[in-house]
Amino acid sequence: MGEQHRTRTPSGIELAWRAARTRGESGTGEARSGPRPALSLERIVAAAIGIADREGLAAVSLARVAAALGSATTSLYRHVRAKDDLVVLMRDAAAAPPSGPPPEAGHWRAALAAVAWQIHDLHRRHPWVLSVPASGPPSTPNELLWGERMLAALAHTALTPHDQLRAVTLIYGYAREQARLALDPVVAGAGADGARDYFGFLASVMTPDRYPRFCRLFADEANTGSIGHTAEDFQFGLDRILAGLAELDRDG
Amino acid sequence: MGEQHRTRTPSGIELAWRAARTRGESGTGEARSGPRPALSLERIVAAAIGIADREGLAAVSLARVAAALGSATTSLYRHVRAKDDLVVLMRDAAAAPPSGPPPEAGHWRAALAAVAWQIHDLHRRHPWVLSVPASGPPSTPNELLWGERMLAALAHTALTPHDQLRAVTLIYGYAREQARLALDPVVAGAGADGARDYFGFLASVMTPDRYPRFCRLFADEANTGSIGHTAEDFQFGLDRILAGLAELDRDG
DNA sequence: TATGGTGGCGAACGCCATTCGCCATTATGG
DNA sequence: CCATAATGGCGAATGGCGTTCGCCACCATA
Repeated sequence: MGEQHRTRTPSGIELAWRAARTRGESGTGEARSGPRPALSLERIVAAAIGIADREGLAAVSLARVAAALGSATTSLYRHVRAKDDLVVLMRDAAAAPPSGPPPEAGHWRAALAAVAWQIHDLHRRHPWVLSVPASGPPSTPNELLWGERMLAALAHTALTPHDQLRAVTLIYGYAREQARLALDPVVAGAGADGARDYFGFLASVMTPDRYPRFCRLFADEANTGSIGHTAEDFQFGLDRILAGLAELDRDG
Repeated sequence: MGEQHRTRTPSGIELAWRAARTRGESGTGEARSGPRPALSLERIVAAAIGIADREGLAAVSLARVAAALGSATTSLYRHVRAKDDLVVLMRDAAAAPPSGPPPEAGHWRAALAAVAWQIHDLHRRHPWVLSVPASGPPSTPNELLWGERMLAALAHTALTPHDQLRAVTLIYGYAREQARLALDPVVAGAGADGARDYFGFLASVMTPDRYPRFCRLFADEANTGSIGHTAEDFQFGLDRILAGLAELDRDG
């Protein structure tokens, strides 16, 4: 006792890294006293993710998670210091480990695009990740694995190491933000006709005096139909970013 | 009674547009019966933003807002259907109306960059906006004012109307996401040395077997120091995006 | 067999968003 | 000038939440 914590890093992130380290040594754990644990971090996180996938992050309460596991609410606090810790663990687990080995093959541009798409798909599979309030840069083991892959691709460019880091956050952020846009096109439920309602509502409420360009755009039906939730929409921004990086690669 | 709402748009956004329309006709309101209102939407939203600016979005409870206004908690429900409505109103108010008239002057690229910086600064002034859980594309009057300005700049390019829309969301999302990265460099409080702690912690926990590129990068002190919260970091991604758009402008 | 750390849990606390019904206030129509 | 009806503020109450505390059963170790 009496020893102060050296780092002031939020405990959830530390927990995630400790769990990732423990995951490697499968059965090598030393025998611990006390009753055989009925709960485990993995089981808790898995249950929480199950609820979040089905009903959204708002539905994830410690009571709900405990109920899903058949234990008491307060038992969770033996494995997690606070709910925020659990959310960080959930984020990390949702940033699933990429299935195969690093793609490596192909041009750096294609490799980056592939990773961007994977990150994008990941957020579409677990949309609640985007509901986690402001969480800063990627910090958990699995999140940084994506960064590592992008760095591998960027090593084939002339970008400085510093710029490589910036490119990583640029692409990661783009994939994330674009998934967020696709998430809730104002109308909560439906997908395709959700966008219809979105544009319909906006067109009905934007006046030409204040929003002349928007109104002119919406006058043409062809422009009202998608707002960032089609594959082409995602590819558009991705191509712009990659083109910008390519220019930097050429001109130094 | 009995009439169904035609649009399923979340009421908070509708409220924001109605309030924006009412804001124009200052004293023209028809006389309404009932006691003279002590509260108003503007006062409520202003009080809520004050709390959020000072203590973060988590500190904004209806009780706190009511206390700041000297009224009872339940009185707020006369002006707002639910807390979510209030949050949308707050978002819109925080997306402050740009001070002067549209810049208009200069190259389209410079104009876009100026708007991007303004959006970025806005989110740094009201960081809690980034804590609002997944809110979809810009939808409120003030948010779309920024889009309108960007469209004005993009009108000087050869981009198709559809691509102009995509470029708007691309830049808006970038400014937003970059502000989010700068928000919480893992360590909650400090700014400059917060990044130090961030890199220090990561370097202490990433192993060369799984994160070889990161480890090699962090071996050079020059690369550990900023992660997206300096002006140069923001400009980097912005320049990549604008270069990508310029290429599209040239090559069609 | 004693020991001491461990994990599950019941009870309780304070905060939250939200609903309901009561009441004072006020413009309007007669 | 009065009756009406709509309006806005508020007290009381409800159910859910995260979190703390203390008790107790468990079990490897000495």
